Amino acid sequence: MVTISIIEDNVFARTAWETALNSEEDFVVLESFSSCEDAIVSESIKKSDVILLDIGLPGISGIKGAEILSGINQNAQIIMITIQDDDKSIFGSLQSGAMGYLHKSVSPEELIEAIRLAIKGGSPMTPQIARKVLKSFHKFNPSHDHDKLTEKEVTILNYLAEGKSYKKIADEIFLSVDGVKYHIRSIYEKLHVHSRAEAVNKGQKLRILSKL
Amino acid sequence: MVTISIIEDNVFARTAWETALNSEEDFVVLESFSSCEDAIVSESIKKSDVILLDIGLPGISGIKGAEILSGINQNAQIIMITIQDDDKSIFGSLQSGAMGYLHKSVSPEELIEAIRLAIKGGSPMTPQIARKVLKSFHKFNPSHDHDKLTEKEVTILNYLAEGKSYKKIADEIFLSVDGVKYHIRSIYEKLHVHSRAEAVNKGQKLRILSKL
DNA sequence: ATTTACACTACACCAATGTGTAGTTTTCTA
DNA sequence: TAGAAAACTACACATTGGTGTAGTGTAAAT
Repeated sequence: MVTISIIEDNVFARTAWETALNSEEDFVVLESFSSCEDAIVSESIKKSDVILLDIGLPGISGIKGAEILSGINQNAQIIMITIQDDDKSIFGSLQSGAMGYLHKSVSPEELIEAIRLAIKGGSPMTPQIARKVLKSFHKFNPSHDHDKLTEKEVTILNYLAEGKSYKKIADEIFLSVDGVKYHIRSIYEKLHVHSRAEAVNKGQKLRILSKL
Repeated sequence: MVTISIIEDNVFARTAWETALNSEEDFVVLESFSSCEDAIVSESIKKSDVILLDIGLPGISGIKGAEILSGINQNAQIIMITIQDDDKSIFGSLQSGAMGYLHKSVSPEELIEAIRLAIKGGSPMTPQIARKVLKSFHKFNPSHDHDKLTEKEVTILNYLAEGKSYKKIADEIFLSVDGVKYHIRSIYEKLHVHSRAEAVNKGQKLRILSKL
């Protein structure tokens, strides 16, 4: 049995989903809420395998809600169902623990399919969302070749991210302290920054720093 | 007409895909390669809408290959088809510009479906890959409450990422320089670091820093 | 009412950083 | 093989950064 909770302020959408899902033999909608505030204090959340969550809610937003709910029930599959498709909504939701992201125009069949996918360990997303997510991973293809860091610069940048001093880095890569300084100068130049903190920040944004 | 290139060192897989795809009326496989080296110098790559790419290739790996190929043809949809499912392969590929990631066990029908999805602006992925990708977005739910940064600390951490000095930050948030120092001390303590660079690094890893 | 914790200000001090300038060696290229 | 670019080494110096220590006011907890 797949237990489900729904949080959606629009009555029509809420009841429509509820009936659609309850008509599945192995699905049961435990409870429906019109706000996160109501849901948070309910026992149903703790017993839910799946939580369907709208973003545009009065009071606590769906994004904040996802964060709280995923704290209450770590095992729940949170699926956002929303009309928002802006980056902030999408990535905010995903950061907050959502395991799926669907547009409100989904058909009942698609919704059911999505829930089955989620409990099997998948992540239901519309193709457009999936594309946005993937794109967010792409390395910025350095348009100017001269702004591309060399291999040595990349390794040094990684040491910077670890907070190592000139001396420590010098020892690690068998260079003089000033040799290290030399490379860091060009890193700064290429990234257009003037400090370690900035360099690390840009390095992450440009996906130069390895993300183990 | 959807033009396709294939790069795969295994002859059987290569020819199997080729025939399967060519049997589709609106698909045409321009050329098949057994290595990235061969593909890079070919004209077919520039004319391809879709490039199917293996990771475990001799010589230039599929990951490095994806990076080069996406530089040659920005408009091509690069889809990895591979047996590797480790994080390094997956995220390396995605960083290098892949738009999809499939397991080698895909059926011809699924492959065709995936290609159609890709050219429509979607991102074909197996559910397990999608889940991994989504999980990589999740905020680390700070296990210890006392390690959670306050609102003010978060804003200051963001200033640190921008490389601002104590003085600049102090001016921005109407505090004394030592007041700023006070907060930075607790940031360091909570993140267990001893410098700006490290703090920024951890802030990114823990997804505390806003990623606009 | 007293304690405790927190947010802040303040001062001091040394190590580390960022940058200018300059000389040397290695590597690539024409 | 000459000449240029890149990779280093070296020195100097003002600024900033990290940290120890200490004191003040305010709000919450006991």
